Amino acid sequence: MTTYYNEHSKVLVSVDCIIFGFENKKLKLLIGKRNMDPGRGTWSLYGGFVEQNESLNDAANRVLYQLTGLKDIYMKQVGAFGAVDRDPGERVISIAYCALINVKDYDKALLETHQVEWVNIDELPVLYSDHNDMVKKAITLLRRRISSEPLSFNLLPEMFTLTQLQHVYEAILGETIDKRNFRKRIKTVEYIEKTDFVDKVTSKRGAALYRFNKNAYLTDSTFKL
Amino acid sequence: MTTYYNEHSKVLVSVDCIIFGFENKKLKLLIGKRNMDPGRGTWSLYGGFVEQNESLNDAANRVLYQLTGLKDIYMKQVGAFGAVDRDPGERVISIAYCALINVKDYDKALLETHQVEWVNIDELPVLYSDHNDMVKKAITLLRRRISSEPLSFNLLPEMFTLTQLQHVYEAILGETIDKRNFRKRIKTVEYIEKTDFVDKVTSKRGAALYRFNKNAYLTDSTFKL
DNA sequence: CCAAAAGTGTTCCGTCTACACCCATGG
DNA sequence: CCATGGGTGTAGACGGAACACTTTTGG
Repeated sequence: MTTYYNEHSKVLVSVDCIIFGFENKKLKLLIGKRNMDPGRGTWSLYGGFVEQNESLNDAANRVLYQLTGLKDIYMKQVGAFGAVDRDPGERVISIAYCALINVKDYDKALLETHQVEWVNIDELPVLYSDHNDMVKKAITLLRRRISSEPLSFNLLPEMFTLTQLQHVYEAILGETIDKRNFRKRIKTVEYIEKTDFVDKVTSKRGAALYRFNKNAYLTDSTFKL
Repeated sequence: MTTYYNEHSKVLVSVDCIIFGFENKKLKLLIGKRNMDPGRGTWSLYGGFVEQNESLNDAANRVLYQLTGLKDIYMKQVGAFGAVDRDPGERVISIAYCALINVKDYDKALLETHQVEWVNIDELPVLYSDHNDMVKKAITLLRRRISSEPLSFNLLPEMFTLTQLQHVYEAILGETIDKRNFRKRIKTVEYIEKTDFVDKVTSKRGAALYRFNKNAYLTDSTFKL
């Protein structure tokens, strides 16, 4: 087992956050231009170093909080990236994390403060270092998970219309879905509850608002969509 | 973006290998008793530290090679484990890797040399640190991937009988499979080729030996089982 | 009154599942 | 000759995919 401790080189470890949002039928990513060297001015994920007294998950949540002011966000590890020369400055191993947030919860003023923007995932620029790989892997994971885990609700407000929900699926899967089939499936899912509220913003007729009942899901957590 | 370099604490990074093998209808794991402190004597995965000049993948392959003498082995990252106190000695972040090897390729003498053993995955002891979590995650990934990637062949010799292949699936999925349905599906997969060889070891009648045609798979890599 | 989005069922087809018996051979 | 593992087909259930029209209402 492991040769131990003494004389093994330590390295910098960072976390990078792949922050997905959804707006206007599009899946978006929150990225910014680096304001430091190396790579100043290139598009990049938002990240930070892992400190001695915090776990990887804590570090990811901290970084996300710094950027968004949000806590208790859906977040999953995407993987560790550790090519020797991945960072042009110094050896840095980075753990990528994927977060799903509701764009409406995001304080627009912070876009200015942190110099970040929402960019459509199908219009992503070249990103710093291996960040494009991180994003690619995150999207792959997202696609795989969306049909076995109730992820989509994290990208929407607490109440949403079925059309919005469908748009989330379409954006993540990158394909259109038949409306009737989609709604038929939704009806079989007990913990997607119809509320008495009606959304009149996007349609003249008005669309029923639904809600994800987390408790119902937790007691019978067989997800399938 | 990332506050940079100066004055960020570096940490030890290790890789731990979850080495699966298959024998006697059982999925097995190669584990050993730690021969160093802390945790001397407790069961543990085989691991090692990541050095300055090697990538994570390189480190994982090196550690695997040290233990097994095998190269070009199927290997996937399972994830990064980074609880602050996960290692009782010092702060160590560890990246878990999962490898699939054919037990027959493994030199039995190395079991002695490295003090490791094959243990059935359903009879695993308590492992050092968070290694049980790593194994659990690896098995979950394995189960998910086995039906969308041709993993199973890595656990078998180059030629194998359909019964052996079925046993691999049963061991990984943890459930029995109907023989006729299984063979029916296999027949639809072009790159699982019947050879002219016959295995007379496990049955008196003799069983046809099959082979995974990697090239055929690579040209038409739509896997589904 | 019309444009725009909401809402709603049926049929067909392919896939998965359940299920039982004969074959070949070494000992 | 018999115990052991190898090998084979069919029918019914189920789930996914294709597909078009009516409703409501704000402007």
